[in-house]
Amino acid sequence: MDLFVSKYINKIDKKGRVSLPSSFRNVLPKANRNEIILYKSIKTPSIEGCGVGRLKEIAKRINNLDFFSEDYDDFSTSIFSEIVTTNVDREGRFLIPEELKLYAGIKTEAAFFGQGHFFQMWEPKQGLKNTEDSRRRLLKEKKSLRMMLTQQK
Amino acid sequence: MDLFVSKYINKIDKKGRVSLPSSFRNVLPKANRNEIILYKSIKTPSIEGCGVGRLKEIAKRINNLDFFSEDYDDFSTSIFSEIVTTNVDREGRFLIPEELKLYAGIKTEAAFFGQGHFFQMWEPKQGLKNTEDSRRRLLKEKKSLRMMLTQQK
DNA sequence: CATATACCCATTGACGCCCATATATTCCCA
DNA sequence: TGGGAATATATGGGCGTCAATGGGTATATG
Repeated sequence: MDLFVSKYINKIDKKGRVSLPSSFRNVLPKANRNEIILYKSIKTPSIEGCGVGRLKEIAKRINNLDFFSEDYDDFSTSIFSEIVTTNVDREGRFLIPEELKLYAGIKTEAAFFGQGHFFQMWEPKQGLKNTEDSRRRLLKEKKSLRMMLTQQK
Repeated sequence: MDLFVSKYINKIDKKGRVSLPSSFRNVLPKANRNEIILYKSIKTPSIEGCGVGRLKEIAKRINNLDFFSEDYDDFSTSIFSEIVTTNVDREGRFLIPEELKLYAGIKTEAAFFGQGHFFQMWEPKQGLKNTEDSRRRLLKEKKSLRMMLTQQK
């Protein structure tokens, strides 16, 4: 499986370390399995993460913008300067930068939510509530959810 | 990771030295890891920097502008004639030329902002404000920033 | 000779590596 | 198929190394 799926709640130890769920580690390319990138989610008070390969994709896209436009600077600044890279140690743990922890309200535990090609980290209570809210919103539009799930390609 | 990412705020000591963030040093080619180039940003009161290899890329970008346009001359002059090369010492520190420091209003601290293939140095307060402004402009077009981050290849 | 700059050494705190353990999971065999 | 061994995962903690910073001194360069 090369997708981030399922959810996990892991503890943050005294040193600030937290285990990246084992199944998430296996999604990272074997070459860069000890490095992940993190950034603030745009829409929610959560942290998003993924492997470095994805960052290179993003870099390529930004590089294709007009170098002298304002958009270029805005994207470049908002993305590259807000992204942090973090090393995963031999036991599969990493440090969450203080600023990101504050942004997500994470203190002693972090909830990991698989999102396919990336994952999110939430303060557990807020994260679970967000899941419920998401589901509730989807069910209100049952028809479109049905289509989404049953449609053949 | 071969991109300049994340942001750091480092001190400038009595001798005018400042540490190039360790992760930035690692982006420089091993061959010329002790040399960087700096120039005034065209659009903002900041200093831009990168490894020497990047110069060719900049030249290409400028070359793609209409040769007879006023922009061509302006960019060409503003960038090439203003470029300075600086040596990084064994501890990873370098001197910011006085003229560039003045241009960016940098005094006792410098904020480093990763921009992918290059980086920017700002007076910390101004730099952080710039980041906020950038992000605010982009959030007005939430869709485009989201696409940039989540789109699959 | 005077000023600027590079090299060397030192200090501090943060982080990565190593070792250890408890629990959970898988695997294997009788 | 049940039980136990082997393995993996999440977690805890000691300690060495490295990054950021400070300062002395040699050296270059005009």
